Amino acid sequence: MEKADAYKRLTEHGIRPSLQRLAILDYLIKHTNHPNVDEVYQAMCHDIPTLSKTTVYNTLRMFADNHVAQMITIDDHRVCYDGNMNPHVHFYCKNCGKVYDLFDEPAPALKNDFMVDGHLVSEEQLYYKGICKDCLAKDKEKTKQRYS
Amino acid sequence: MEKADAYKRLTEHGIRPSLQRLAILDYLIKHTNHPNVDEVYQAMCHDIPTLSKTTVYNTLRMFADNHVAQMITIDDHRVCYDGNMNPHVHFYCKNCGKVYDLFDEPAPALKNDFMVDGHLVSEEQLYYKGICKDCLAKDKEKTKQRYS
DNA sequence: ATGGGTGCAAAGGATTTGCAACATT
DNA sequence: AATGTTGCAAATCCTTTGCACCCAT
Repeated sequence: MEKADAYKRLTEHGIRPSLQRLAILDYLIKHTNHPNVDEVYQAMCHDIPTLSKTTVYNTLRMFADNHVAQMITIDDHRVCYDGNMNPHVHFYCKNCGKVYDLFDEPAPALKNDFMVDGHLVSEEQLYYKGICKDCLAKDKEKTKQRYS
Repeated sequence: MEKADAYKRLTEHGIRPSLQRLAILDYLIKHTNHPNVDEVYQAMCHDIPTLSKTTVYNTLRMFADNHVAQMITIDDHRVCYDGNMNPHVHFYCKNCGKVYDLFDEPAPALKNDFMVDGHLVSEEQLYYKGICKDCLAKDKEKTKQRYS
């Protein structure tokens, strides 16, 4: 069924499933490559010609606020999003900027909010940084480079 | 001894200890409140009147690249820095934006680079998000509010 | 004199905001 | 009608870049 998951997730979180919201969340669920705002916009503006980037910005932020999607802020230049809400680790390549999922690594699994030092914790994220598989392979072809 | 730690850390990482670099790293080591670029600049421009924000930007980024300081990208609006290189967890308050250190939480302790799924991992970070102690207290005084 | 370091001004670019048009109940 | 949603254009503001000057070796 088309966009059933997205529809369900929106309504379960008390968010009205407008055309745009449904399409954006559906895209996020079906594309696990951690797209940023522009990538989501570019991919969808063909199907929804009236779509504005503002709506994508606002919608994705709203999704993150309502735990419908994850906002990923590893890259200091741009924010990206992840529709997979199951606990998993992210790997960020300092060379090409891609974000990978690491499902086999021990990830923080937050069931309920909890207290630490008097603070109320409602989200946890663990990420690794380094040089990804592809970039390592490309570098072997060329001469040696140095990484910080 | 003044700025001895900063001096040692710079030279050990092969970075020339210029006046600005020494002062910025010394500030970072002595101020553990995770300042952003502007806060570092504002705090130091009195002592070093010629200091430019560009230098602060470039220097802090260079510190992060060389593992002399940590770049923290939890807040999607601005990057901040941490001079404490010992493993510890960060807590980010979604209400006031402050970043706290959590030393008693189990933190990823990276000794050496390692491989995961073919990727070379050289950094790890774990952080929590929620509402901090202070903001919780302030809210109790007022009427109830909702948090995502 | 030579290379690295600094700083100013300008450019770049991601993200947000104000507000009017629109849809939906 | 009333309320929530969308989208355009403009504004904001963090960050980087180009380039000239300066300092130290």
